[in-house]
Amino acid sequence: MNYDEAKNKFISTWGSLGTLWGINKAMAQIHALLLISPEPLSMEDIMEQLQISRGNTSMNLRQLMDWGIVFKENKMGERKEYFTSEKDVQELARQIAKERSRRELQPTIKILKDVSNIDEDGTAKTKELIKQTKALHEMADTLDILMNRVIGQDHNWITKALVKLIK
Amino acid sequence: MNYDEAKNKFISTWGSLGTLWGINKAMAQIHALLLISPEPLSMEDIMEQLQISRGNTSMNLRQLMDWGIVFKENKMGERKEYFTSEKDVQELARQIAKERSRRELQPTIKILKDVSNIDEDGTAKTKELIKQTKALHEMADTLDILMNRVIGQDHNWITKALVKLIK
DNA sequence: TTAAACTTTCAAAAAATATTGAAAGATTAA
DNA sequence: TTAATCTTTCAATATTTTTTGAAAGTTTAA
Repeated sequence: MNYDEAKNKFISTWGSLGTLWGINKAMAQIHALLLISPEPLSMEDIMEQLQISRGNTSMNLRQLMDWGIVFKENKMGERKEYFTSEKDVQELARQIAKERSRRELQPTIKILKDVSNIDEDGTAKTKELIKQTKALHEMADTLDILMNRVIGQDHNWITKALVKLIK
Repeated sequence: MNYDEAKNKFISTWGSLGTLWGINKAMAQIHALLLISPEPLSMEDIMEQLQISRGNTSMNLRQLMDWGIVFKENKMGERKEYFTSEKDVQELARQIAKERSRRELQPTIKILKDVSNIDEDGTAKTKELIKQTKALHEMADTLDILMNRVIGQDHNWITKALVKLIK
């Protein structure tokens, strides 16, 4: 496998993985491209390399910046904007975990809490609803605490977490 | 909030969450319905409660069974098939983690390994590609080991894992 | 000012994904 | 065997999501 093949394979794999994380293909591919690019890229560069439109590029770059994993960079004497990705993969993972907790986990926990707090009326169906949503609530809560602890850890958290769990 | 409101809220929340996990809305809703139903449900029951077609119900039930989180059940003297969900939420989480590792994580790890093994040719772009895909490979590998350890643990793994990490 | 260089917005079009429903396929009972 | 009951399949349709591209917006230089 040569450089171009490897690059394309990586970008397209990352692109299809994205879909499974609630991130669309173009967004994930832009991210992949920036991640392996030694230099910041301009919008034109990205459009050309991925063969996508200006509008698409603009919107997805914005989203990546909202996620906190892509940054604008200005080159001296140039009007054009350049973009880079967070290059430290552990920092990347932490940022993603943080955003997912905020966007998905926490809202879900709130709803589970509300639903599990309805009045017990003695029927089997109500009992079951309360029981199951309580169990889910408890698990989601634990997971969120766990994720946030992990986010607060230092740089090599993932290896450290692994060591702890194996012991 | 009364029973019906709570039930609908839970089913629709679970349904939209599903999308973010690579599971479609109908599939996630069927699962939610079965999870809070004290009795096994027939295909007719599910179609009626969720207002979806027979074909849709049939296909999504099959997928849920492929994921190992919904089971067929036969009532004595009845021809019709009934369905139940895995009711233990921790077992549910373990099953989902196991399947996601198998379907997504492991194939990705393989590709990252291939891509990071291309020949070093001294250029900056090749260096960066190798460096970043190696880092991702290492992280994905650690995560997979971590997930599989967790899967192998007993019933109350999540709380235990949390305790370990907090210490 | 104005013009040039660049970015964002958003309605329309395209592409991808999910859903339907009727026909074909199974399974069981008689 | 046939008929009844139930499930699966899949081409057609509907819905949702993504992408485009041109117009509007912004910023800077002169």
